[in-house]
Amino acid sequence: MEAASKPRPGANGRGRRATRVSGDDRERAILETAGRLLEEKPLSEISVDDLAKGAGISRPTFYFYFPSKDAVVMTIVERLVEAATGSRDEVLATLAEAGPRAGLEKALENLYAAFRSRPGVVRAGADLRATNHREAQELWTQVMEGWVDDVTAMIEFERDRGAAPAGQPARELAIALVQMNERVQYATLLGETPSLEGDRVLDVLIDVWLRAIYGSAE
Amino acid sequence: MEAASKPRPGANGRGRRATRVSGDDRERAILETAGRLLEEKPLSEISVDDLAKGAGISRPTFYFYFPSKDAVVMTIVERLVEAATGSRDEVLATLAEAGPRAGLEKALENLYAAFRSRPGVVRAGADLRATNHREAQELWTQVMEGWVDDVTAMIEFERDRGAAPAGQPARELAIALVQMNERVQYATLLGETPSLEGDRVLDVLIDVWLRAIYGSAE
DNA sequence: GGACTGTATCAACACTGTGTCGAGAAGTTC
DNA sequence: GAACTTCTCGACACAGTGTTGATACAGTCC
Repeated sequence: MEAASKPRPGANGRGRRATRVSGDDRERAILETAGRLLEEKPLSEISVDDLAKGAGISRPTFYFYFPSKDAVVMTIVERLVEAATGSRDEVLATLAEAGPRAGLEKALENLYAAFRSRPGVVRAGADLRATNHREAQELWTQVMEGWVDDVTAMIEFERDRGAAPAGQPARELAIALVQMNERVQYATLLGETPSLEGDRVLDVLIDVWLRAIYGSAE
Repeated sequence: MEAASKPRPGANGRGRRATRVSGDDRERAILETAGRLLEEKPLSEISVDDLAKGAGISRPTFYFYFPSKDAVVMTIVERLVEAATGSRDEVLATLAEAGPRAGLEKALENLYAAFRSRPGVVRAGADLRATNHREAQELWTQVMEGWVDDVTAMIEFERDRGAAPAGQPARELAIALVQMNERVQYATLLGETPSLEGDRVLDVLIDVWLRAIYGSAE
């Protein structure tokens, strides 16, 4: 965060090739190296030296660009989360237009697609959040809160217009459903055992959502 | 595991107080220290030295009893999991006798109760599983598989006798529901945001389970 | 009661990884 | 070409892990 904003060479419009690579390039190289390594091995097995070497610099020089290994990972995770969250408005529109099943399908598919391409980054994010790291926890809290708010609103809307029956408080139901999605998709993404097959996740989750929201118990 | 079984002084029935504390006592002291510290701070902030000091021994002596910090934690986690899983038969009986709602209530309450008393240990277990650690992953896989099997059988039984409608394959539904429980209860236990209040977890989860199993979509 | 054996203990070491400091090189600005 | 900013890294200090080898102590066996 503030890590990434320290070196700001601004518009360095050099026409001749520089003997020395620019700071921006170095920063990018570090991020790319981290991204690549994360798909190969867990965060705990990647050292600052690995990142520095991968970016063609020495370890102390690494610290010129980022305050720590975690800061690099946070930058990557933040960008991925941003990309994944970006399409929210679009989804809400679909939900309103095309009805619950199609809307949910689109929402979950969007999310899953965003994370599917970078399982290593997802795992690293989870590691960070588990191990302490306030920033990571806050980031994920915000993301989860956002989704919970959306789902809560959706459930209340459906209940108000009589499409869904009453039941547990909307927000509580929303929390359970959103957390289910997180866990189930994470397990599938990382190939845990047991976990759902990649091509079954959406069907199963959507079914539970619809039954939980629109079905009535017993 | 093999760590805990190395020092086996057997029956050391001394009548006079020993100038030196016995190996068993040391081992217990290490486990107790770890258990205590885990409720104070995350695993990552506990060093082998902390455990050794807590047990009144030097760091090298620690390695006489356990091969690593993780081995200590694994021992503690295993015992907790064992205690939590122990009551399964009893639960299955309740389920058969008292019907789905009461059976589920009992099952989830049992689980939650077992883990509720040691949030630090639960967190440490999750940390271990996240960070690598094959043993921890295998342990949790076994536990999850056990629950998934039980729930799968239960769903199939209910469908066969006509109490529950057809739907997604029983095992896949079971996976989603079991993983939802894991996530939701973990979040509550550790006081994440967002998460359900401790006294609301069971109500909400049971509702989703019943609707997912007995309700029909749309 | 002395040699023998297994259990237990720890100072000292080797190693891996983190993060900092200070000296200086390389490019930019005036 | 002096001053300034950006960038680089060798050398250091530190924290933690895990190992080695010497040693102590407690119970035998004879």
